[in-house]
Amino acid sequence: MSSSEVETTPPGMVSRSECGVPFSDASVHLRRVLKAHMHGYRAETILKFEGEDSAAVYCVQTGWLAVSKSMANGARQIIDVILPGEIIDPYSANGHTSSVQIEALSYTTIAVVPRAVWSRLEDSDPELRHTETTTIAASLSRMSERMLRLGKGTAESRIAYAMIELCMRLGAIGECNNGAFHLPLTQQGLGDFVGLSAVHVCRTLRRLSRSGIISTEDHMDVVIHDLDALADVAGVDPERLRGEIIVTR
Amino acid sequence: MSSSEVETTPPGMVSRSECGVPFSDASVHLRRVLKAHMHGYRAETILKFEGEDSAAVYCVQTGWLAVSKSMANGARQIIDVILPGEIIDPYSANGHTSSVQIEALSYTTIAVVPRAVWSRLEDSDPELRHTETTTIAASLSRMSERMLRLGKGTAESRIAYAMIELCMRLGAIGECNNGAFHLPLTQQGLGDFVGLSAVHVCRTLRRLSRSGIISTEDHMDVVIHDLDALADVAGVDPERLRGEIIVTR
DNA sequence: CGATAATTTGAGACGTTTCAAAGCGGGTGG
DNA sequence: CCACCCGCTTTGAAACGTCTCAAATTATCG
Repeated sequence: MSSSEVETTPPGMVSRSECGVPFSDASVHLRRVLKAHMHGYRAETILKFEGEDSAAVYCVQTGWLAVSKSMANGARQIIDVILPGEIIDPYSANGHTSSVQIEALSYTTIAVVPRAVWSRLEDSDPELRHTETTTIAASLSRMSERMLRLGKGTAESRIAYAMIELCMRLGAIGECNNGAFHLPLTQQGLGDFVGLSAVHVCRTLRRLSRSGIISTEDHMDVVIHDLDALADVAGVDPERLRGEIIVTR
Repeated sequence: MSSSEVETTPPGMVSRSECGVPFSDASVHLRRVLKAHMHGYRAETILKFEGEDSAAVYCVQTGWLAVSKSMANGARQIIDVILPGEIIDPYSANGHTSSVQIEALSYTTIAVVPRAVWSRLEDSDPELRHTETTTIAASLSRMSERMLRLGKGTAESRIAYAMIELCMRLGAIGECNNGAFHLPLTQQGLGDFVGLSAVHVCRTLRRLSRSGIISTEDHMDVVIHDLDALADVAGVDPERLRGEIIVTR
């Protein structure tokens, strides 16, 4: 995290709130702490390796993060994707090593807050603790949905579900207009997310496209044309899903 | 959860500590609260349905729980398995509905503590909060390992990993002797856990058996004969894995 | 505009599922 | 106590979905 680290947020790059979405109503103190730990990272920067020690909480302000793991042969599975306004604290049972890799999928600005500082913040601000536990609950719910489809779903249902999940999460932060949104992922990357080869992602996307349910252009600009049909393919009830994976404030 | 609920813990059924493993050093007050909410459930009892409201924390004292989700066609995926000494609080982003089903895989005794009571306990006992967050971290780590194999692993690596994970977790509570342990799952159930059909679980188990790595008898009495070979098939480093998924106290 | 990466499509290989039937085992009722 | 039954395991054979390999096409970036 040295050479690719950028010191300051580029001028002009501003998200909807100065400190990220879930912190829009945050205390002055919290805002100040977040601002003091803000960093910018280029796409493809690896912030944390599998097995590495971890002692900081990542509060994403802008950009996408991928949480992933890899097999010995190099095959990568994206365990989760972290969007602006979300928090991730990568540690495991022993309390200090990360069992996952964390990397930037796009240019990203993140408050990297040392865990000691963070827990003091939480002690003084019960709201913040509630925000974090809710964020974790949302993450667990969407991971469960994806696990279900990894284990029992078809290629179509995996992709359909991923599109719905991302569309909903992006919608909550104003980054999805009428079912249109941008994915900073190649088809290979999307395959790593849904457990398919890049080639099969392509075929599946085209099939959904031909049936008029979604369309894609230029490096993953997605438009969902028929949410009901897509939800049907995915096997979800959109409104129930929204309650389970979207944090409202 | 009415007809199959059993009112009292059967006499003579005692785990290694009166209140479950992680609570062996718990305060008198905590022990009393847990005891007051203890219930027994027969195998196959469904404690919570997908989408149902949930307002209690489950502290497992004895027996196994499955956390699962199902597709419209009835196919079930076991998202996680909860063992004695572990805690689960099934809620999602909206704070009150469970996105998963919770069921007993064997006769189980559980303290079902209302969330209001639980959070008061946590406020008065920082140790307890730490125990819960660590439990969640461990759960996330093992879910990540399984997701990786669901997405990118072979049938052999999925089963091998599951055996290692369960062996380690059972070892931590003294329920695995020299690599020998009992799984309260049929091959169908194991298939639901690792994302394979029952038939292919059978074939894979026999292949591992024939190569002398593990053996199985009578409804899932498993013995791991060669942990290194099994870890190799699973693609894990046992000691690193232990640190990531086993909570030590 | 050339070089390089990403997408698209085809064809065949591979691993897993499904369907089917036979064996085993434990529990129940006659 | 035996016979029967039901659920679980085992095995085979064929179908299916996804992956791999390969080549053509299209975008992207310097």
